Amino acid sequence: MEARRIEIKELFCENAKQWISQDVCVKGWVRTKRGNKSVAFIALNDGSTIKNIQIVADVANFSEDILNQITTGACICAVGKLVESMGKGQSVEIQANSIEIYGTADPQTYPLQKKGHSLEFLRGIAHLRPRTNTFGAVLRIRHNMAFAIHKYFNDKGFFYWHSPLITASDCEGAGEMFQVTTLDLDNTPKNEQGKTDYTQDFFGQSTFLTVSGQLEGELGATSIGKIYTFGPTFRAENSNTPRHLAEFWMIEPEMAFYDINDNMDLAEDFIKYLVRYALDNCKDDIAFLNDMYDKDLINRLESVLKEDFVRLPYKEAIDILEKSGHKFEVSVSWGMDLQSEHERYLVEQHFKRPVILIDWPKEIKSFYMKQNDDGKTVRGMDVLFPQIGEIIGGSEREADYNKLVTRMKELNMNMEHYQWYLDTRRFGSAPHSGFGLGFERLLLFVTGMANIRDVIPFARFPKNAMF
RNA sequence: GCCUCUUUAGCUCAGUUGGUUAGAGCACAUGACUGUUAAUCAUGGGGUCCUAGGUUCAAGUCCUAGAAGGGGCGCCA
Repeated sequence: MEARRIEIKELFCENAKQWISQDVCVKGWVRTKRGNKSVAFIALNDGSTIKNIQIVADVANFSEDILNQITTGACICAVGKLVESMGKGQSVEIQANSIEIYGTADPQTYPLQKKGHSLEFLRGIAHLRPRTNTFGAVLRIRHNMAFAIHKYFNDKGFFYWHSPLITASDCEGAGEMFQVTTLDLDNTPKNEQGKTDYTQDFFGQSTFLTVSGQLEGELGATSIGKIYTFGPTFRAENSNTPRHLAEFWMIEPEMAFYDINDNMDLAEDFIKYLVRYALDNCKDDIAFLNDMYDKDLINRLESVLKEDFVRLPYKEAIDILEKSGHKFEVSVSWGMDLQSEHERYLVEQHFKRPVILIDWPKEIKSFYMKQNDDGKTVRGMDVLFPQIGEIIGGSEREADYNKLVTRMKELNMNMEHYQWYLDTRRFGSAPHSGFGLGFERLLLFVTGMANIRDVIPFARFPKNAMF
């Protein structure tokens, strides 16, 4: 009898009762097999949920050959009657009539075992780690967060805006970029100065992978009102930390007619929406991560929803740190950029909730941030989260053409490269704001994972581009 | 890029002051068990002690260099 294939998550839904006593078909990968001479229990997972369906096989009904091939990691198709379980630990199970082996997994060489593995070990077999409970959970949450981001912005009337990935401009002076070229690196064409002649390169000039879609995003905001980007971003910095990747995904909303306060309201509402969405839609996966890695995860997620983020001018942050009596490695003074230890003190010790720092000294922030009337500070904002530090960086943008140009000249920027950007201020300039949210940093917070390399399927970082 | 720690069985790790044949748990194989829940119990196989030098009668252990990995810091999202 032919039975319709059912994804395992369907078997754990309320309406699964309709299939009780009927034949069902499930397909997936074996997590464990255990049992005795007469009966075998197979825990099967198909990735649709973190839960396994238990398949019960009477040994007498199956050849020894088939049963021997059912090992951890093997891919099988099982058909049988869905019944209420006689054992504890699961509500339903499948009494197998037939089992087909799709692919065996030699237990002597298959790297994953039914026991737990260290995250460091799994990073070395990144092509197989999605088959583990942990990475299944993380990657399902990752999908749900990506979907929720699009849903949030769409529901609020934002347009999804595609900034280019290949760019000719060093967008913000934001550090090292990956060069994109089709020239033969062993034999590049030379110009009269003896340097590489990029007019002969694919685009007729030197090009790079983007470090931010913001500048192009501002073109969207000043034309169709509210936009967001959500795409890969590349930084060739030699960063070796659990919070940095060379290729990561960033969300950058940009809104006409939003001032810095509107910007902060949006950032706070946005993050809370995403955390709420995860708690509502990823219950099983978050519960697993809470149990296995971080017993405080669910508490921490729920507490972020309850409390207003602190909004604090940079100057007041400096005052708090100076008066704290806390001994810092780097002592605090006005004008300095805050170190991780300072951010952590404010968020984890002093306020014990997320903090948005605003009104930063202009010298340590980007050229495009709106200048305050004091002539010293700009309307930048950093959203700081417990454990992961800066999760969002943003600002109200400088809309005044002359102020912007003056600042760019102070910084010796090549004005030719930015003519298209400056046109936003030359023609119909509008007050506007925006920010960038690191997608993987959001995932660190939502999953409780400690290393950013564990919240992306294929991590890119210095000296590592395998898989 | 800087600082620091680690590297011993498939995985996680122990290995004393340098001293006979390098151990454990799990995994794997075989056997036992009529319903298991990371099943249990018994037996068994399994090692280039990261690599290259060096010190020593003798090195997993001490020294030097290198590689890989972790953590902290910087750059930032």
